[in-house]
Amino acid sequence: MISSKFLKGRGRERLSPEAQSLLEGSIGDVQVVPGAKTLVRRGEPIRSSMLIVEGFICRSADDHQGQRQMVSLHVPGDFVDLDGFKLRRLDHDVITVGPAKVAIYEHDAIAKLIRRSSHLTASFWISGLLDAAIHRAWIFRLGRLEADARIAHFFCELHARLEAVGLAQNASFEFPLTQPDLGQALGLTGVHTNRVLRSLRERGLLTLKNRRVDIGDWKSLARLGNFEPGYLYSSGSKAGNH
Amino acid sequence: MISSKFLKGRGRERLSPEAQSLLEGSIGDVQVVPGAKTLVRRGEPIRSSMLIVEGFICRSADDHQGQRQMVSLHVPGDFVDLDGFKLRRLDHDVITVGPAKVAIYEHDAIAKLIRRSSHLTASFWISGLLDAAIHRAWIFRLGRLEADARIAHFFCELHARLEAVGLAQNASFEFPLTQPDLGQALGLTGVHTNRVLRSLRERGLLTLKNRRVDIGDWKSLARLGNFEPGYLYSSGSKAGNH
DNA sequence: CGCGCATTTGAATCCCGTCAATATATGTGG
DNA sequence: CCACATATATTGACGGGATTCAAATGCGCG
Repeated sequence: MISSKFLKGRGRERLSPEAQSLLEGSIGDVQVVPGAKTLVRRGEPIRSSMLIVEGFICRSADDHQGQRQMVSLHVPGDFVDLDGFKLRRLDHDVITVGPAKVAIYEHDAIAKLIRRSSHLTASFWISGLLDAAIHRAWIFRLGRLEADARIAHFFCELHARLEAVGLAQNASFEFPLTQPDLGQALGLTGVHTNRVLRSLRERGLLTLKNRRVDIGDWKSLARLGNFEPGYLYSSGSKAGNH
Repeated sequence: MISSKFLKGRGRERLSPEAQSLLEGSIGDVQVVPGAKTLVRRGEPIRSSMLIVEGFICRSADDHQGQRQMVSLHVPGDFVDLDGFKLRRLDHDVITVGPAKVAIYEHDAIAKLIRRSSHLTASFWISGLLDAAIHRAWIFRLGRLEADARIAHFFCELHARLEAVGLAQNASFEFPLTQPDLGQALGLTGVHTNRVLRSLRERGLLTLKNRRVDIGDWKSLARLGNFEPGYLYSSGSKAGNH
């Protein structure tokens, strides 16, 4: 099923079979889009939202000189711009990283779903709350961690989220971002990102090569990155693991 | 009315009189709490949420050495931990800055409100989405801006939000954070925060003194901070003002 | 009045950015 | 299959913004 990954990467919530089939039945269209394509521009009115089926899509804002800051990165199973359903426009751009496949949901269709299923309404609401929790972890990363720890934390999170949707096998997963892209996510320049990646590689913690990440030492990586997965609210993670 | 500021600082949404009175009638308790008090600890199960009536409350996470990163700052009219209603626990601590007055909403009462009013359900949902939008601006600030621009952006946002709830008069407002507190919000040390504040003062942009902010040159401050208020979704702000 | 807290300032250090150059893919057309 | 163009990765040298450590000054409050 096209929509079967929804919320899988997000918390312990699971859809009931009825909700799942309602969701599946409301897909307006499935589109394949090339990489590095801006799907939605900041501020423009939108009338539909996208569920990622395959590929990575990021949201990013830019400063006055056009320098970008990535504010979130989405993977299959994520609703990218569901907030647009309520807010009517976005405060950022939506851009594909590599090629991606998305399921389009017209806002009219979402409105119908909400009227028919309070379970789906709650799921959509929760999806937004988990986005916010991930944003907060992103803030923590940028505000408190140095470059090596930022990278460590970032990949710990991404690994956890990809594993939840079956896209990570034994500490290895596809990662379509270039090093400058990664820098935009972490508040670093591409050059410095490269240097720190080398350091992590030499320390045996992590290897990034040919669009693929291999985690060499998960435990050290999590310690370095101050990573505590509680904020992902997944079924496995304990509450308040200090 | 105690709850009358809800959502005023957040976007163009307004509550209907019926929704407003439902909300007012569901207040479980009103409490006055001292400053610098931890109201909720990360991970602990919660059964109620708080609407701020007076004062500032922040949410913050800490690293392995106990160093704090503030991830959001809330003002009167904000529901601080409404996500706890859905998620049952929080991924961060909730701490008062100065003394504050809060209206407590038991989760049972919120559940009742949601069953009785789809309008309030939508408002609660939107409240979380606007939190997320503010988080994204926070990420942008930390990732792309240097210290002086971070401070500028931060105070531009805060001024806009306080003005929306009637707590800012002609570019001046109460600000109960110390300089180290401000540093925790901006990913800076207290020492450097102090130096940059001096620079902003000397440039005539902003003065912080005796727990009060005076904005000297709003336009320059907004330009320096790359501030574009679209993400606050307030009725006044135009969409996509690049 | 004096204690505690916040603010302010100095000096040395370090992490990261900038500028520049080179190397290594990756892909394309002749 | 090679020549060429483009994108990505890598490395060096230098400068600058922020941290760290330390000390001094101001200020509110009991």
